[in-house]
Amino acid sequence: MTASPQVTDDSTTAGWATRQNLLDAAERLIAQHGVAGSSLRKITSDAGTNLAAANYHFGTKEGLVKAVVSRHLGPLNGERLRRLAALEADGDPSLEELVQAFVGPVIRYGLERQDQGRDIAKIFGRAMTQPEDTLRDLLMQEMRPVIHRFSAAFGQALPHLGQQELMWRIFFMIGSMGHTMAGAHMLERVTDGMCNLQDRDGLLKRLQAFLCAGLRAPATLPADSTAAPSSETSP
Amino acid sequence: MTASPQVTDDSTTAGWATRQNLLDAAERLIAQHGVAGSSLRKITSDAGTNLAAANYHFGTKEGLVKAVVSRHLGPLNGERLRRLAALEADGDPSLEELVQAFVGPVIRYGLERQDQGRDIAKIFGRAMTQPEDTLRDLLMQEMRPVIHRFSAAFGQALPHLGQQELMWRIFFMIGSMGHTMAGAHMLERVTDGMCNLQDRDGLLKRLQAFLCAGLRAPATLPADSTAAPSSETSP
DNA sequence: GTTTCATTCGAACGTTCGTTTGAAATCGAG
DNA sequence: CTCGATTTCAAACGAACGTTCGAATGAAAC
Repeated sequence: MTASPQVTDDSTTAGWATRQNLLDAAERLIAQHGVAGSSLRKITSDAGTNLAAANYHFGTKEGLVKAVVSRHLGPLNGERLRRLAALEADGDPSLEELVQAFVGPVIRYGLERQDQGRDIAKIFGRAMTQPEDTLRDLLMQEMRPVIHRFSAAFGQALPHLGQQELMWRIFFMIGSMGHTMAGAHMLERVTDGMCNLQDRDGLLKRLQAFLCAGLRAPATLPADSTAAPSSETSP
Repeated sequence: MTASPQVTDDSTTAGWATRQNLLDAAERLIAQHGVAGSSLRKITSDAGTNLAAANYHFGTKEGLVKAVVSRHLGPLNGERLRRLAALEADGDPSLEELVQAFVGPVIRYGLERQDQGRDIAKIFGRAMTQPEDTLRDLLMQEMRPVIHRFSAAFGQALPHLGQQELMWRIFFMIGSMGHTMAGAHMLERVTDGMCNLQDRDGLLKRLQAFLCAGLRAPATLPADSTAAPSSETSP
């Protein structure tokens, strides 16, 4: 094994053109064909380089895939937490504001960077339910503290829900969000273009309305707010 | 190419033990490791046979995968449509009844057949957003008429929504449902077992409450009920 | 007993995969 | 220019993949 950079850092020196090209090509191909369907040969070919460059910069394919996810997931979750902190600094946030702070960044992420954003959003949306451990574990690990912070805020905004019910609702919310990120292009096709994705503001408004109403729904089971984690209360 | 059965039929003669074993093993492995991560060697090994048997009974790997999905998707959608027809025979169905008719079968499918049902539900939940064409196209093709039928029913139960908004809401609903099927085991892990999946009735009730409230949310945009499919109204 | 057909089996095919190697190229510093 | 470290390249490695082939097996049909 020769000496190789293997750094997780980015945007330091300027001579890392191949590294960026590799990340961009990998991101585009993974979004389109998945991790297993994107061979290193196709990735490096699209990036205008060769196999050894991928090994030199990222060690293994798994390293490349992780780098693709990490370079976007960090800033994304950073913006989420920043928005949440700003809301809480101004008093108790409303449910609409919380949903916007959690869902908004990932939708808006696909607005600013045109295709690149849509690609990474698709990768994120799929990663949660993917069978491969690489993406899923990385996503879960980086999302865990964010979900934990937001869960507390959602709990305050939804005092009528017990802990279990709150967790389920957040899970459903993430499901709608992830499915929208991963497969919205399918809706465009199914509806013969009736639902267009370019209007991200409209998409966010629609998703927000759906999620807030769903989250606000009355509790289905009377009381599980004090339920211990281990107890299985079957009413 | 030798003569091979290649039939899509099932449960005809009794000597098809290997065929069933192959389907069962493939289903379990695909649910756990995905299509790309389940090699024919591992599948046939788990099924207690060899590679050639898979080719003999299903032609190719794609044929096997399609057979795994088809043998469950048909009955599942059949029950959905049967429930919907029964509801409409008794008058205008409520939103709760419609959601139950659409979501209930796939949840209940995992209740009756213990692990097998959970496996196929996981496959279905993932197939919608999967990058591989095989599963996605097959699912879309078989789901299209079902979604079309239910969309009309949902439209009658939600007269305050325009066509676009209705489609988006149904899309969000499918997202929550699919995410629940595909990744509910993750929620169990994230919440340290607080949310258990064995209580499928509770799960269905919670999901139903969330979805109905989300679907019933006020329309976000004033009027798009008469919007033509091609017009891109950007307000 | 012989024939016949469907099914199963071991073994091999060619391809593609991720990874590794060692040399050539590039470039800033002395 | 020279030197040494960094980066790129062509070529090959072994492993795993889906697929195919011809023989062996078994049970019914004649």
